[in-house]
Amino acid sequence: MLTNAPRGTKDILPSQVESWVRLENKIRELCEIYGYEEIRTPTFEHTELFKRGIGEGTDVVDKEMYTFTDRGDRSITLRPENTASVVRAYLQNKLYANAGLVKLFYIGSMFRYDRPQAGRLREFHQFGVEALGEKNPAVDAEIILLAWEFLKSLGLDDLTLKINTVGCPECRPIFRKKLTEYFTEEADELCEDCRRRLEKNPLRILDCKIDGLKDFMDDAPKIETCLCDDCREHFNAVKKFLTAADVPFEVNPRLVRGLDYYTKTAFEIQYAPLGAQSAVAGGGRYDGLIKEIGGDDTPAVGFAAGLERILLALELQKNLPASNKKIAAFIVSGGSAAEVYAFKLLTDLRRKNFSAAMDFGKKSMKAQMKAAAKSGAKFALIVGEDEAANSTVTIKNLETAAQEVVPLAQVSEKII
RNA sequence: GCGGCUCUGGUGAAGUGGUUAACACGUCGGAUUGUGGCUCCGAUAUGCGUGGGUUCGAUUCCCACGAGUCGCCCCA
Repeated sequence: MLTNAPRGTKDILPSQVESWVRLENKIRELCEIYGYEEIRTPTFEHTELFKRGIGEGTDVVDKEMYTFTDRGDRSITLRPENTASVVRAYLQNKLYANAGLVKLFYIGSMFRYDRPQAGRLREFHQFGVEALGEKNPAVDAEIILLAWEFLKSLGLDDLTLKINTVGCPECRPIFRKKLTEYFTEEADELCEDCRRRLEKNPLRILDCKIDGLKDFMDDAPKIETCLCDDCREHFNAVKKFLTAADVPFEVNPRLVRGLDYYTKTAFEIQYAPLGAQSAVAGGGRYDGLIKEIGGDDTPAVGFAAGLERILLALELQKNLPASNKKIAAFIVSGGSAAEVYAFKLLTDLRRKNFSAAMDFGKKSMKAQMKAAAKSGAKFALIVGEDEAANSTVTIKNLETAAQEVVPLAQVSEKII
């Protein structure tokens, strides 16, 4: 179908662009306050970058990437997320030089071959933030805070912030092993998906909507009992900072992340009314990623937020501002003799920075007046053969219906 | 990738196995000579997601595909 955009993609129409721009402005404003600088990375990267970064075995890499071979026989992938690219750019451009902590943000489209649903598109837009080069838990808190304040400042209520720690390469394997052992014994009770997860990612079983309610879940191993001292202290510190900043959070020991690179802090902000796709922002610490991609061992934290979902949430909350675009003047011309005169007036006004419009359809004056009223213009500038002959303009105030004839030169003063 | 539901004009929608597919909004035009928002009048789908099939005949029945939507999965 030539007249259908590919599945899972959407046009952002003029009537919607205002909301997008407002979102983007808010992002830039907030990032400036928090000291994050914008970075723009390519829309596609070498496939290997995502395989390494996100991790083979994850759904994103295994079944959701738009991967193709280019004409030079390179395997290329449309970015399914932007953290790996940012890290790559950080290393390639040596952004770490002369800088302790590098704080970056991005806005852009990401691509995932998923089954489309409300709030889940194949091309979607994310705003994300990355702080590279610091292991202090205060940075985790700063990142979470930025995400939280961002959503709050848009006017979203009913947000819930869930945090957890997923450990580090030292302690996570211990936890993982305990989980595998525990759930292997309960394998008969597990749902189909979870039996699969048992091998692949036993942490996910904790998150299961079906098995999560079953009795044996209460006695499942808890991450707290496995954490190493470093991870425990780190998590406690994050909580302390969040409390100090008055951010209400909920510790959810079952919260896990789907990408391999996460360590220690993991968080998610949900807007429940969105239904199945309720996660509006998510992120955490990824201390292992930079080394994985070939840099020095460098700690980092970040998050990403889904812009379509945020817009959906704002819509549900009826928090999208009504458009109030108004033009200053609408020119109504009568008779072909006046058309050139009208066109010149239109041009003069625009050169003086007035937003002016006229109807080029050669309609009746009545129709043009209708169009003027509908345009929301405050003034209709009526120019017919009389006005053209005398170099005047009839100005009609469309709100009061008052009307006067003024010399052409005075028009711009009269319509301010 | 799996399962359910849906698909009629610009929009919201009603409707039927059989010559003109309601209604409303919108849009366009008109209600005498150069003037809007109210009112009134008129026009506006040869077409019912696409392609097949059943039938004398299908928008109405069946199948496939497509798109949307909800849930699962995944995630932002």
